Amino acid sequence: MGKALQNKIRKRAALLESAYELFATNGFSKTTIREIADHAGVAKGTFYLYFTDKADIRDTLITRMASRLLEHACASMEEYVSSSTEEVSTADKFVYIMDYILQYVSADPFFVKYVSKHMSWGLLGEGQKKEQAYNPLDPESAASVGFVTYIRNMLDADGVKVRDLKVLLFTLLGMISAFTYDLVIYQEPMPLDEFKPHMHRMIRHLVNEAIIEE
Amino acid sequence: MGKALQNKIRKRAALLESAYELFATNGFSKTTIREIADHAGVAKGTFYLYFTDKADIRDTLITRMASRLLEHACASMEEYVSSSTEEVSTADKFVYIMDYILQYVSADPFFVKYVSKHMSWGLLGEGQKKEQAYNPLDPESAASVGFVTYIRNMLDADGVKVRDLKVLLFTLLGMISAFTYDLVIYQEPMPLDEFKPHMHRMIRHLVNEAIIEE
Amino acid sequence: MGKALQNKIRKRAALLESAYELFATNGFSKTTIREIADHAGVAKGTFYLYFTDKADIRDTLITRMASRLLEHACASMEEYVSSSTEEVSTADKFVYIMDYILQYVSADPFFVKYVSKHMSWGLLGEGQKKEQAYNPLDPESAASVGFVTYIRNMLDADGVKVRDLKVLLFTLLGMISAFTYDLVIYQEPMPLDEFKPHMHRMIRHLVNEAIIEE
Amino acid sequence: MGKALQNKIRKRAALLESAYELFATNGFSKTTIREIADHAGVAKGTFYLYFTDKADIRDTLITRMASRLLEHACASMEEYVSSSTEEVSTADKFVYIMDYILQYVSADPFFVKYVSKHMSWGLLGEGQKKEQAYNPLDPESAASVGFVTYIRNMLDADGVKVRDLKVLLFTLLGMISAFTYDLVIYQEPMPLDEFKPHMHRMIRHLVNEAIIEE
DNA sequence: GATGAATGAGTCTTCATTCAT
DNA sequence: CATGAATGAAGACTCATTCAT
Repeated sequence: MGKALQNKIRKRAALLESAYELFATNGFSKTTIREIADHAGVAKGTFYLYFTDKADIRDTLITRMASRLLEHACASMEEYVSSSTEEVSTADKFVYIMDYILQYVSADPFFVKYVSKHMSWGLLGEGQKKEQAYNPLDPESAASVGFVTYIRNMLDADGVKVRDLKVLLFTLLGMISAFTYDLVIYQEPMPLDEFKPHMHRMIRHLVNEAIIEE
Repeated sequence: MGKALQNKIRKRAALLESAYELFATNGFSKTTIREIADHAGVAKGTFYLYFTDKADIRDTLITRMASRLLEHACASMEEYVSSSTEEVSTADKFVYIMDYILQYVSADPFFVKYVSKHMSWGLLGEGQKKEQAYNPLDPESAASVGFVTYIRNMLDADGVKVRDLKVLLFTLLGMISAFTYDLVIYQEPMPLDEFKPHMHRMIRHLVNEAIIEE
Repeated sequence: MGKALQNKIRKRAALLESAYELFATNGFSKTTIREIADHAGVAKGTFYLYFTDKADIRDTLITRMASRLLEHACASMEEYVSSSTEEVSTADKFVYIMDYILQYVSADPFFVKYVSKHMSWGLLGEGQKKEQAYNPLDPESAASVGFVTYIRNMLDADGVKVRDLKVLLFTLLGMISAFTYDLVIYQEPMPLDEFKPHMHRMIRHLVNEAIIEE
Repeated sequence: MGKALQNKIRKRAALLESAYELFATNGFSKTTIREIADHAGVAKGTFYLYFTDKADIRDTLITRMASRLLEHACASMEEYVSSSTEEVSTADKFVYIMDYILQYVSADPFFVKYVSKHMSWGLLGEGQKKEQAYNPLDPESAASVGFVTYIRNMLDADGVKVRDLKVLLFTLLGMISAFTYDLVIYQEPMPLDEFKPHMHRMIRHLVNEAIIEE
């Protein structure tokens, strides 16, 4: 029984992985269920035991990738802070996280194509969306404290208060989301690296402007 | 001869109008060429005399709608300035324009669904994109000075210099683009009206921060 | 051992009952094996331990229902005869039986949909069809003298001889079979109740015409 | 234009003919749209320009075949009457028609499989069913006086009155419908030829019994 | 230039059946 | 004996696109 469950978990993961690659390479509508199944090493019908739909697997993927990304970004930031010899300000932390996200997203076609356009509040929010319901087949769905909670705790630890955290995070994520596509795909209005300093400056301003008490 | 041309212009316009409504109502992939043609009062084959593709008409539509929107926004802003008794600052003007855009977009399903996610630099830029080439069948393609040029002129007239206009505009438009979807569709993370003051404040900060000389 | 057998009998019965309801409600081809099994409280694979096929369970059901119906009809007729104060003629008995069948069938969607169209001689005949073979899992398959035998005995007891009993029964059952569908589903060419007197008259004529000696 | 119409009529006819043969040979559910189209010499998609559904073409076919059959039966009967040296009674005419139908149906697998079970009142009635609506692509849909009307006229010409024509015809057709399947498929309860004299006798009785005035 | 009938590749989806546990 | 996950063949149906008229 435990073996069967593990098998199911593996198959579900294989399908997600397969879809991830194919969507990234060929795009959503040019990817067929047959391809996803073939590439995952399962039969076509098996797909429908795990997902109701092509859209279903895409949305699952987006949610999973987005939250994975935020976790990585936070973890990496913590590592950076602890390894840094100098003091790291709150604004610096935000800059680091956003920079990490931009870097990560821009390096992965799937993120550029799908996640960047859907990294919306809904996916990260504290609200209880069905997509975030616990799924016994998805090991990751258990973990995840939630990005907003994480940041809130971080600010508390820093003894920093911001005017409206939701607004700030929504705005910062929205900016990343908006920037990614053009910067990566078209390198417009300028190359990514040239844009970064501007972005850093703006983030700092928005964060500092939002801080009301320290 | 002139009559035949006028006829073609009318048909092209009818197809665009038809697609606009259907995409807004049913979405892109759920809209068929047959429906677009039927609703425009032309035969299915005729569609292919004016557009190469379903994607073609969508992109044409997005470009046209986006630039129309920006024109309206600027025009409305000018009107507001001239009717205002008090002095209107540069930041105020930006706030006005962005507010107008947000309002306009949020009121139109087509904008929410398509334009908001594509109101990228590419569509507005000074670069020469094929979509912006002059098309004898599209009366609007003749006009249009371009949004960036317009703003540049405005700033010159105001005697104001900004650090990097492209970055500023890119950021502001990106923010609108990012905000729209969640705020309108999900009313997340808060109702639109509640979010507006925050947005105004942030725009002011970004604009003022960008101004280097007055 | 006896307990295991009882369990199997119960499962088989549950599957039949489940299929009966689902076929009646959703139709044969819209009913899936999974649904039949679920509704019977057994696993899908278990279905195939009892029936070879979806068609198999349908045919088993039809046979069982048809013969059950005929038994009920005969039993009810006997009851009626014994409770009647007046003499009941042979024709009256046939009318009673046919009437009972029509009533019964018209009240049960499964009968209307399936049995009425299949209440053919094959199911009732004295011939040896595989469906009528004795099945240790089917308690009913043991009993059943057969409708034709029953009627033959009845006529003997009444001291009545008919020209060709098989022809008569085949014709009467065929008529019922033909009548049911239109009368019940479409109420065409007239409502059921309006049609009954006509049917009674015709049955009487056919029966009396067939009687050659009394 | 007339040519295009003729082409469409021919294609529709080819599809019907193709479906007719395949349904007769392989059965309804074992016949695929692809096969129907292939065999008709058109593309799969073309099928859907003429029929909405697999069920649609089957029902169209049943209706058409049933009414064609009745027309043939009546025509043949008339021929027989006019070539006969002796007087032909009303009952004889009915016997002839029913005999013809039985013969025809039993010789054609499609009729045995589909029409015999569906030769219901609905298909023949005087009522206005959508299936009987005039279809410009179906030359036959124009003609057809309707079987009931035909018989009514015949009886008038014969100066014969029956108690309830609808009941009589419904019963006779129902009997044929019921008889066909078993007699042809299983040769039960007896070979077709052996059954015929019985059928003739019963038809005569029912007809004569129904005649109330001559 | 305009039409719309024809095309057929391609899509999603269902479900009877098998078989390892 | 029972299970239900896995299978994958098979099917209905769609629709962008072409092209003869």
